[in-house]
Amino acid sequence: MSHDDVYPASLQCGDCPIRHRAVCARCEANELDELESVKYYRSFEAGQTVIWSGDKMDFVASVVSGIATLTQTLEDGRTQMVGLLLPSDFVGRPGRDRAAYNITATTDILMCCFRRRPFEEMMERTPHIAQRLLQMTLDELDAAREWMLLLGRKTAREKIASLLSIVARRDASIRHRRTDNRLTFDLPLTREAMADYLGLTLETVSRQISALKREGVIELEGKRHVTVPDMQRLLIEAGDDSDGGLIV
Amino acid sequence: MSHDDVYPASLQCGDCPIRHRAVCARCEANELDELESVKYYRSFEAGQTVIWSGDKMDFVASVVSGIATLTQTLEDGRTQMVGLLLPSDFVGRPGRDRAAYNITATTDILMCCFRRRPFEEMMERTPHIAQRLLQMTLDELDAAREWMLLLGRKTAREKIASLLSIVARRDASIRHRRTDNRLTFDLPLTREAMADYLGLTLETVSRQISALKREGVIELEGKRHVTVPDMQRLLIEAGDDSDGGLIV
DNA sequence: ACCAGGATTTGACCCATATCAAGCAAGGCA
DNA sequence: TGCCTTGCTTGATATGGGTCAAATCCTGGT
Repeated sequence: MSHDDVYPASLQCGDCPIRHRAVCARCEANELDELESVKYYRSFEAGQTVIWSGDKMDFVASVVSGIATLTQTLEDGRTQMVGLLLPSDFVGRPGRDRAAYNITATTDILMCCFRRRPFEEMMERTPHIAQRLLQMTLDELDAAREWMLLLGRKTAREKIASLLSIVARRDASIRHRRTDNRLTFDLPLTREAMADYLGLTLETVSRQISALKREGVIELEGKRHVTVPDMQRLLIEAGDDSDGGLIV
Repeated sequence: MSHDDVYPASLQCGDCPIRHRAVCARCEANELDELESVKYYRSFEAGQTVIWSGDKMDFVASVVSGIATLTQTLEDGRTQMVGLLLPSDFVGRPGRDRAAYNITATTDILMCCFRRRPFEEMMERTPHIAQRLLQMTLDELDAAREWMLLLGRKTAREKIASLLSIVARRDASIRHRRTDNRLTFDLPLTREAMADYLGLTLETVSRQISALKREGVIELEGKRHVTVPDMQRLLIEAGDDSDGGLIV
């Protein structure tokens, strides 16, 4: 198994808290040691805004724990989520000194930051960092484009089912909390955040979730805890290709 | 002026037709000479599909002339454009051997291709290629995210106005065909393609264009030739921040 | 110049989702 | 304990944009 298989979306290593994933040969490499001196941690509480679009951003960072969102807004307040930052996701733009989006913590989060200039300088000297970043960015671009299909062409019900299946899959790939093909997980987002993600209103989100529950596609315990009795069924509701996505 | 200013989105050089832009010192560098042996050209007629999503794609490429689109489709045929390839834009995914989208020529196009493996090998050895690609990919990601805001939160009228202003701006930045603040250009897309871009139906696109014309926001000559008498007005219709975008 | 077929426009109607508004449930705090 | 706040659900109604259908406009081919 290659380094990239073990660390699909992380530049972290050494004493960075993220190392719980595994120990990795490349982490010992001195290129990364060089970053130690410019590394620092920042934490934010749920609801806090990490940075506003247009503000000066003199660091790049990786999420260590918690969830944050990237959002864009129109002047009149309409807002659209354009990215979701999960643990090990990277944020920041080598070569740009302004944030392009609002970054908001939706849970308490811890971020591992590097000062931007030293990071860029190191990137110029060590090819594999740029390559790693390129892979991650390409993955994000793919995700963004899939999301565009959802925003532009899916119905409200399909949007909800898609979001649920994404969260379910993501969750399942981390903890293996699965009995046959029942999946169970907590929604990490409020109804409003889901609406911003999907380009809907929170009322529509609520109605569609109720409908899916009524029809037995999902089961709800409280407002956040979801169990999916039949993943295949959910994927069909999502309108996705019946790809092998259920084999998490 | 740096190399990157002259070649904002191109890896092309040497005898590649794109060199009309300028002559560039870096083009002589032997890293790129190395690519000569694996370079070839392909051309497609308007309407032809370059590659289908999921097909084997053993090359990366840069558009030399013409326009192509990246689209994704749902099983029932609903389709969403997720990217627009203009001259000098790059396509292909180092590290992935399957196309993720349908690529379709909307005009006759010429592409400059490199076989994927050799390209990747070269990228591993020469840092600035990966860095260049990273910058380009980050720009695409930004564009995709702006597009997500459009798809999720803008009205049909705003979507059309946004598209028109994007095309106008893009066009103006190439040829300087501007009298005071009147801009004039040809739409490179059919109504259907615009609909796929914007997540609308072609009827709605048509109606909104008619409405903008009726209200004097744009003028039409035939179906394709547009002139914008007042760019500021169009930007307001687009619902964008009244940023300095009109200074093209 | 004439014709055929595709692209575009326009109209009538309908439906999915937004909007506005009220009520409910759970947790924090006086 | 009861009040408030926050997040969620549900209902009634409005409307933007989709759907279906027909008319018109271009354009290339003969």
